[in-house]
Order: sequence, then structure tokens, then C-alpha cells
Amino acid sequence: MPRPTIFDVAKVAGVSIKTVSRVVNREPNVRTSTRERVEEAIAVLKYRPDQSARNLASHRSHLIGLVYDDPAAYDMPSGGYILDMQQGALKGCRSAFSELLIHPCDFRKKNVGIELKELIEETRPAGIIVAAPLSNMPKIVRAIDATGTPCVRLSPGNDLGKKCSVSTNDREVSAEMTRYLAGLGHTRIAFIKGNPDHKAVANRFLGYQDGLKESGLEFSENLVAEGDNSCGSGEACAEKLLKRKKPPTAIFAANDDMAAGALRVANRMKIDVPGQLSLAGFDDIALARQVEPALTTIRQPLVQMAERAALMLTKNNNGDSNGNAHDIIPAVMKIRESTGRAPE
Amino acid sequence: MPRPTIFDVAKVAGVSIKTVSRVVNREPNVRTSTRERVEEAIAVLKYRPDQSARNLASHRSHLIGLVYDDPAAYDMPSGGYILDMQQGALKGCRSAFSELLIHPCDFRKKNVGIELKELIEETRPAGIIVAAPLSNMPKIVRAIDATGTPCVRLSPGNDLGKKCSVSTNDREVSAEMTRYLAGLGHTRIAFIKGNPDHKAVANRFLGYQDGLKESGLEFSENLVAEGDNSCGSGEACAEKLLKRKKPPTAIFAANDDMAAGALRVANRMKIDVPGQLSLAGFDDIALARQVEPALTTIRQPLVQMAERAALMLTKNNNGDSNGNAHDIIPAVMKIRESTGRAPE
DNA sequence: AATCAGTTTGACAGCGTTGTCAAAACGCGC
DNA sequence: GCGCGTTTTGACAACGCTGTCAAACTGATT
Repeated sequence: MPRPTIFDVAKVAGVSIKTVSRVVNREPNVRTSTRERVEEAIAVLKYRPDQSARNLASHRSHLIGLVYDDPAAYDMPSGGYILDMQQGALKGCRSAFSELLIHPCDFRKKNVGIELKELIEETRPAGIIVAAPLSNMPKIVRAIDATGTPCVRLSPGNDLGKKCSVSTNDREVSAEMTRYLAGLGHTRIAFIKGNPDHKAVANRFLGYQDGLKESGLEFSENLVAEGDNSCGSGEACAEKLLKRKKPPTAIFAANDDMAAGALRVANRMKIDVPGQLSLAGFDDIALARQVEPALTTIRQPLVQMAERAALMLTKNNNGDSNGNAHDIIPAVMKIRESTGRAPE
Repeated sequence: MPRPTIFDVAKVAGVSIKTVSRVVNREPNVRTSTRERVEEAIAVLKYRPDQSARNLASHRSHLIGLVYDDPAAYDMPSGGYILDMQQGALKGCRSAFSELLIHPCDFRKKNVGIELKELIEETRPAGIIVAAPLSNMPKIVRAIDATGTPCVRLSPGNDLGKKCSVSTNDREVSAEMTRYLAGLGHTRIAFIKGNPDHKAVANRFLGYQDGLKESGLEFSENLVAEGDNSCGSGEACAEKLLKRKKPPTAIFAANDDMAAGALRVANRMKIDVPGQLSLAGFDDIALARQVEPALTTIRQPLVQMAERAALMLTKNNNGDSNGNAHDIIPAVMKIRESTGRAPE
């Protein structure tokens, strides 16, 4: 028994297919009595519109694109967070009967903008979710804007045009982590900054400064090093910091990869963690639990963030009067073995 | 400028739309010269078939499902290999103008079979790629079989029905690694087995035994421990092995997570790697490069494997007379810092 | 040169829906 | 009961592709 079509419904309800279409799409100007008759026929036949035919005729799709930088592309792979995003986006799409199109790309390439433009033109998605660091690149955001496709940035702030965004409270939670370290008695708390392209990572540095101030500690440029988010840069930064005449007793790195690098350095220099040095990261990547000692870090609610983003694109019950919304979902601290009381 | 259609391509190539269709769908009986002309036109116009129209006209979808176990679901996350599979599958799908539907699931759940059956019925994919360990579970393979959907297993062997498969030479390359360790002078080479559900991982154990034999070394149950693929189980196994009266001088773990666990134990026990103990893993996960010392391991060609699988499902020029094929793509050894000459 | 089997190509009718536009029905004021 | 604006409905042509089937073209064999 083949699946019923709009014609079958029309025949049963005694109307034209167009009227059925109107009912299905909740268009106005259908008499209530007619609508009810059609709805009954739909129920009786268990009619479900064919998505392909709908898409074809309406020139719309139910595709949501998820665009992210693929660290595997340049061999700096801590891509666990990508799976979280995918999971969240998938969940959001499912609940809205949409499909998810994943698109990993290399944010360092000159022509990512063009690549995305082509992707959008090829697949015509109903919306795009852009993850950091791509979501912080004006070039990228502009390229997507130019196609007119709705877009949600997984990134803090509303600085880049009127786009919607979903982000976490990087700054606040980083301040919290800093206060936590201060609370353990640390007075020389160093910070390893990340790639400045990455807006969220930059906010973590601001949070660090907030936290120092709130704890009555002085900020010093001598306790700051600038990495590029990679494990290797974390090593370099930690070495620099630990070779100071007055080395820090705690290092807070803007991400876990760099914190892991710092841990390697500590191991090499035979500095006990957390006995002599406390170490904290950010992101809660798999590695954070696998190194010895396990890293204290901060977990972003990426699954929920991506789900939220997908929902913002599939329903349009969100956003302010201008049609944009900026959701913030708070992160949580994960205290593990790498942080402890400051040494004497 | 609207998106090019099959008519545009036909006009540029000077053929009928049907011929373009044949080229796009890789149907036989198109003269090579014609095919080339059409392919050029497709490239020039950047033509991409409209999925909705294709699906509508052909009554099937051009969706390829990629089904895999999501380690994040149970917090044992070394999911980097998933991104590789996705990348490969994506590549294969793109070249066949198909779309990729990703479906992470938890292989430990009782009802994964039902979940997959429902997924297939809802989305009607043209084919399914199943990754290990799901691809080794008869329950799962049978559930997919029952839907009649073509399926390629990313897993060794042709034991489970007539399904197609793509795998790597786990056994041979494991033997090679074992011979390499023996070649460094090690005579007591231990092996940490993985989860027995994972067929490929079991093959690595066989390869280890082959390698011992080929190197003239005796196999001993005392040098074997059984883990479950997790980092934690690697620690437990390594502890057990290293506490033996005659501890091994080399440990080959069936995967990198367990090797990383063994490394943690060595660090804790102040055993120098590779001075006193050589350590080798399998998979070349991100972690392998991030630990200190970096792990010697074996890299599976997952990207190519998944791409191959996608192509097997989108073209149908593969397989033997029974319509099944079993491709093997060789893995490569990555010698890093964690292996060295045996101590005196 | 005619025949035949196979290969290669094209014309055209769908596929199930929405968009357009005109026709029909309705409601209201006279 | 008529005219007029508004609401409701339907006929039919897209949408971009594939399936069917017949026509045209091959080349080997008479």
C-alpha cells in the first residue's frame, strides 16, 4: 500500500489539493469547516507530506549547516568539542524535523569565505551554525551574511552585525577560577593567553584580570604569556613563566591544550603538580582527564549551546524585535587533581 | 544568477538532460568522450544536482548514513578518529553528490538495533556505513540487514553475512610493530589486549603473536593483560604487568588510550620511557603526540577507509559477483619517542 | 550493401508539492 | 435583488530530476 499523497487527502475531504496544501501549511483564508474536514482526512489516511516534493516546489530546505574549524586539518587535534557541538546540533535538528549538514574546514585558509559561500549556494541550507574561531572572523561572518542565510554564531558578543549568537560566560567563570586559585593561597597566579583571533579565549583573559582584582591581587604583565592555543605553545609559555626569578605558583591557561603543555614542562622540570605548582585549563577536553595529574578545568556547555543554536534557526520564536538574540549558557568549573594549596 | 540546473549543463555540453543525468549517476553506456564533455560542463557551471528533485523523481534518497559509537556518551572520549571517519565519508559523499547523515549512538544500549531501524525508516538512506565496534555486533548488523539497506562495515572480515567491508591490516601491521620491538633487542614484550567485542582489536593480538613467532620469541600468557580499550584499564594492566617478578621491557597496547594509561603508570613508578621501558600503541590518536614522551603507534588510514566505504555505497561498480567487497587499506607505523633499545 | 545485435542517446511523462492567478462564493449596503 | 469588495476555492503550471522506451548510431558479419 503506497504512501498517501495530497491527492488522496483531497479526494477524501472533497476539496482540491491546493486546499489541502493550505491546511497543511496553516495558511490563512480557509473556512473552519473546510479545515476540519481536511484535517480529518489527513488523520484518517495518516498523510505525511513528502519533504522532497515540498522542498522542490517551495525552494526551501530543512537543512541546518554546522560549520567549524577542523583541527585535524592542521594536526593540532583536540577536536572532542566538535563531537559535543555535533551532538547538540543534531538534537536540535531532530526535534525540528530538520537535517544537519556538517562542514569542517580550515580557518587558516585564505579562501574559507569563498568556500562557505559556495557551500551555501550548493546546499541552500535553512540556516547556518558557525563555531569559533570562524564565528569571530569578520570575513567569514560577512561572507555568510552576503548569502542572506540566517546564521547563529557560537561565540560571545553581538559585535559582528545583527547576527544571533549563543555563548558561555567565559569572562565570569574565568574570574571564578582565578578567585578559586587565590582562595587556595596563591598570590602569583600566571595566565597563558590564547590565540587572539578567538574572542572567547580573549574574554578568559579579561576574566582572569577581574578575578585578580576581586581577590585583591595585583595584575602583572610578568605573569602573562601569549600562546596560540596549541599544546606546544603552552610548553613554551610555561617554560618562560617558570624561569622567572619569581615564578608563579599557579598557572591558569586559556585552554586545556596549553595547560597540558604546561604540565609537560612541569614534569620535565620535576616540579610537582599540584604540590609546587597549581595548573588550571579551560574546555575540559578528553586530555584533561587523561593526563597525570588530571587537570582542573572549566567545562563549556557545548551540547546545549549547539542545540540552542539549532533551535534558534529552525523555529523563529526567538530574538528581539530586530530578530536577533544573544543567549548565554553558563559554564561550570571542574576541580580535579592539578590544583591545590599554594606552597609555603 | 540562479543556480544551474541539469538543462544548463545539457546545453553547455550539447547533449540531452538525460545524458547529464547518466553521467551524474555514473550509469553505464555513456561514451567516454561524451562523459568528459559533460563533466567539464558540470565543473564549469559548478552544477550540483538538486537533492529534492532527485529524491522525488527517483523515490530514493541520496543520503549516506554514518553510524558510530560516540565515546562522549559514556565519558571515555578519544573520539578523534570519528572526525577522521567523518572527513573521509564526507569526501566520498561529496564526490558522488550525496549527503552525509551522521548518527552517533551508544553501543552499550540494549536497543541500538531498534534505534537504527527507526533511523533508517525515517530517513531512508541509500546506504549505511557502520563503524566499529557496532560493525562487529551481530545484533546491529542484522538489524540493518533486515531493512534491506546497503551497508559497508568499517571492520575487518567477511564473517557477518555478505556485507561489504573496508578494513586495515591490523594483524600484519601489529606483527610488524612486534618485530620492530624485537629488533630493538626486547625479548619480554608484553601485550595489553582490548575489548574483545572489537574485532579489529582482537586481530592486533593475533598480529602480536605472529610477530613474536617471526622474531623467534616465545609467547607467554604472563606477558598478556586484558583491558577494555580505556585509559584506566591500560593503567591497571600496566601495573599488573610491571609488578611481575620478570617485568616486560616493552609493552605493546592494542590502542593508544591504553598505551597512554601505561605511560602514566610508568611515570608514577619512575620507570624511564623509553630508557627502561618501551611503549607502543595503536591508532595514533591526538593524545599520542601530546604525551611526554610522544607515543610510538600505528596510524590507521581512517580517512581513506571511510571515503572508500562511501564510494562503495554511492557507486555500484564495486564488489564481487555476489555484490560484496572487502577492501583492505594498509596502516602505517609511526615511530616516536616512546620506544627504544632494550635495557641491558 | 544489407542485416543484426549491441551500444549510446534523447523525447517526454511523471514524481508530490507549492505558487499564481482567476473563478466562485460570500457578505454587505443599497 | 444588484453591485461591489472580500474571502475562499480550484485549475494548472512550475520545481529539477529520473524512468521508460524508442530512435539513432555503432561495427561486425553476411
